[in-house]
Amino acid sequence: MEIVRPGYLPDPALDADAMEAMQRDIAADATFADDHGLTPDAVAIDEPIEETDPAQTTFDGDRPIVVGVDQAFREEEAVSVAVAIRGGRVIERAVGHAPLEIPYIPGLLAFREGGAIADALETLTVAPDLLVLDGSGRIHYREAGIATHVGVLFDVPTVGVAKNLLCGTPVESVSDRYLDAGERVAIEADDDVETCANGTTIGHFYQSRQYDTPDRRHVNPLVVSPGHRVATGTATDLVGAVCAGYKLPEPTRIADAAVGEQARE
DNA sequence: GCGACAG
DNA sequence: ATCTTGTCGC
Repeated sequence: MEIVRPGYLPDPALDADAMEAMQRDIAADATFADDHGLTPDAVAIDEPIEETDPAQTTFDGDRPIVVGVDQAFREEEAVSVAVAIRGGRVIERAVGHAPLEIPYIPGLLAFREGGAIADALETLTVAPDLLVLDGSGRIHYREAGIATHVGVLFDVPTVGVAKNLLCGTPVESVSDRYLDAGERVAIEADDDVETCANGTTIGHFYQSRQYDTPDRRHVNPLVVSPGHRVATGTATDLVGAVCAGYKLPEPTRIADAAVGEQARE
């Protein structure tokens, strides 16, 4: 796929102020409303995907292409793998690389990993209808997490799926209550989110999977937020549709496994 | 100064 | 994210 806004290529050489300034611009260009033709039913993945390698499919040509992206790290480079899925099957896999130039800094993740992601996505030949990124989208200090950054860079619908909350406040404490599979709890902007009014819903805790027994053990919910061209509620609906029994969405699960192998080679 | 902090 | 085998619990 092709980069639509080259000016937003995440350059690790920028100083922190320039990075933050770029994020404000990105947030201003981002659309946190539905601008796509997707429905949960259309993207639904009912069974866990087992084949990590691309397979040829004559069917499903009419179904949306959902791409999962994940990174792994080696000594001095980040490796990114983008896995394209259509109709519950892997149809293409692309790899990207970029030297690791800056450390991980909360809020500036895209400038550490974005180069490798862009490299992988530029190699992808199919046109994705939705990208699922590891990390936050709108749940970010400047509403420009990695999912939003990549979405605006390529002008493609994206959602962010994180395992931990970066910022924002859930409307209900999730740490003490047991959430059933399928439940969600809205996350609102607070003082840490500098670019929008407090109380704005910027994402959800989403319980993609849960243990049957309401015992002492529970699965931690995912943190879902819109990246670009997707509304908050829709982002969670779509993520729910691409989960197939595991905690993580199938696209990220497969990308996770694929990048793991790719990184140690 | 202290605490918080995606991957 | 990453260093890493077995192990506790459903």
